[in-house]
Amino acid sequence: MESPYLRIAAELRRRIHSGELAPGDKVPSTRVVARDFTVALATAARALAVLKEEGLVEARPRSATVVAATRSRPRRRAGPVELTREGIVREGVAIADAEGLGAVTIRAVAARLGVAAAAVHRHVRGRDELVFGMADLAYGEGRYPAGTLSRRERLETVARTLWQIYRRHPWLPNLTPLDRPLPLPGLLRHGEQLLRALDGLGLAPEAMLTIEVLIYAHVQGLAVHIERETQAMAATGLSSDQWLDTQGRTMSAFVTSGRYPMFTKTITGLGAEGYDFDLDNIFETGLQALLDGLRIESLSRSTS
Amino acid sequence: MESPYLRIAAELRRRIHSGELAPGDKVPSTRVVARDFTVALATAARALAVLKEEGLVEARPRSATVVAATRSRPRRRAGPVELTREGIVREGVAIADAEGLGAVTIRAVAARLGVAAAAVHRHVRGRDELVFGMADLAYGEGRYPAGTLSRRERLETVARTLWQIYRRHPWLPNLTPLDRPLPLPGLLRHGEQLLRALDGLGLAPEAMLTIEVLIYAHVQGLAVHIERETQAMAATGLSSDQWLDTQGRTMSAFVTSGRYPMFTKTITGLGAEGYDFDLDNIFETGLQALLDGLRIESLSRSTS
DNA sequence: ACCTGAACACCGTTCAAGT
DNA sequence: ACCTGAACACCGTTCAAGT
Repeated sequence: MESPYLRIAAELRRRIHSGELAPGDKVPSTRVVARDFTVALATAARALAVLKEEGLVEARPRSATVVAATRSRPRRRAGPVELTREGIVREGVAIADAEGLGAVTIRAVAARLGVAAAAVHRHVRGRDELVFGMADLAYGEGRYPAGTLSRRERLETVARTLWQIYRRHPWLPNLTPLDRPLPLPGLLRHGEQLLRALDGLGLAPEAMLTIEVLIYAHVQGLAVHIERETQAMAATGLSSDQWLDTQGRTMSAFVTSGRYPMFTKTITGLGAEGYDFDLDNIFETGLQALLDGLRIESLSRSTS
Repeated sequence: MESPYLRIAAELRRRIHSGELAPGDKVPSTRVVARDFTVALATAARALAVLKEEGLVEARPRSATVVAATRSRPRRRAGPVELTREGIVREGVAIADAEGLGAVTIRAVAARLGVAAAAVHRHVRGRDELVFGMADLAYGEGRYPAGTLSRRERLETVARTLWQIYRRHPWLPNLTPLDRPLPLPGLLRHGEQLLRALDGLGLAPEAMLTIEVLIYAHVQGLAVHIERETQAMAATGLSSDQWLDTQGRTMSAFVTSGRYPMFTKTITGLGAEGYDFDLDNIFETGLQALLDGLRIESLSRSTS
């Protein structure tokens, strides 16, 4: 792989350590990095995110990003801390949240914990098991209120809880095809709520599981796009030519090609500022449509 | 990675080449491989699939799998064939279809085409571009009839066409988060049909795009499970204790744990032969529900 | 008991050298 | 022009050796 963004981060890191970029100096902006290294804005943004994560640079609110004053000490805990499976999995989640699932390597986790790669293998059978544990941890995050909810409200709550988890961990919806069977304790908790909402309606178990799968699929099918959306937002400063730089170039090529008349018509029919791809809104629209369409007895639309 | 199934395949290959397993000999069954190598049935099935793909073993209908009589010659074309981008991409698709996306490495493609890895890089900028091209090729497969269809029928046709493509290429729904912008010509073709079905209803462009995304998400959100389903089916011979071996063990642990009462109740409420996870049926149920729930004007339910 | 260092077998990608 | 071979910088995983 050797991701380009890691290479860029390494180069910028070198400049900082060499003093080429002193504390307080402005770090090249996303746009400048993208131009100088001839990469997409999203890639540049990712490289800068790595440095931010490392504490080498800081975002000055209402201003540029600058080199951090004191190289904030490595986020390692003072003194040797017991190496545990839990700590390893947490570190994996932290890396994935910040840099994506691709950055989660056994070696990276080990380095951030200050141990040898082999030591990690002592607590986790392999990379797959690490990722499995990460998924379980993340799915376990949602909490459900003990209060009483209508069936419809309960179904909506489950879907929204999962959606929020995916918002926090955009890498999560992408790892369905794990090598192991998928039953995660963390995921079953959500299923419990879902099935409870469907209980007592006289539905066959098969029908209940079908509905469960359909709701999961709706959330997950949309959530896989969160990662791209996040990248796109990170890549765009405040300016509005953002869209043009990344998606826009290829898009407009399609529009002018004339081979996709309906696409062209729809795109040009949008307002001047384009389509802000509002995933939250699409999610909610689809959820309501799906639940309406399923016509489950006594599932009146909630007021939320 | 160093997948276990590749290691198993290598060991079986060694036995065949060494003569330990002679042509016509029965190859160890999925179940036997799983036991001997202490891996899941799915892993064993994958290893055997590799050998089948290589032509080293053949499935005898209504009988066991045996070592192939003559080591069928490598599927390379006779004589050197011009190395083209198209040929490279096709080979990538062939590998992904047979062994999954993880098996698609530049080196593997190069080896199967009988060239050096560096030669591949001459036609394809990197692995990402290869995968991008594979996706575009696969999405380009569906054909639409020129005939006249109702709006509803057209939407259903698009969804089903995508579903069939995912059935043929189970790796495809998993690669949303490509590093590049997602507009694939092959994918836009489907969008054209979809938008056409929504044209002339007075819908705002934003609404049309929202509906498009929701239908895509439904298909894709379910299609990511096809790969697992395929593996599960490959892993199960004819016998019925298949399910118990793979998913079942963990599942029944959950059931007996008592921590998931709704899950337990639903699972035990299923018929004796369990739930046959019929993705095609779930897909169709969800599609109808979604289209119904969207309440788009003049979208009467089709008879299909 | 737990971790390290080194090794092995893989990657993607680059580049001078060959044809 | 096109491909090769070798190299480089990364992986995951294993294992004898250390503490």
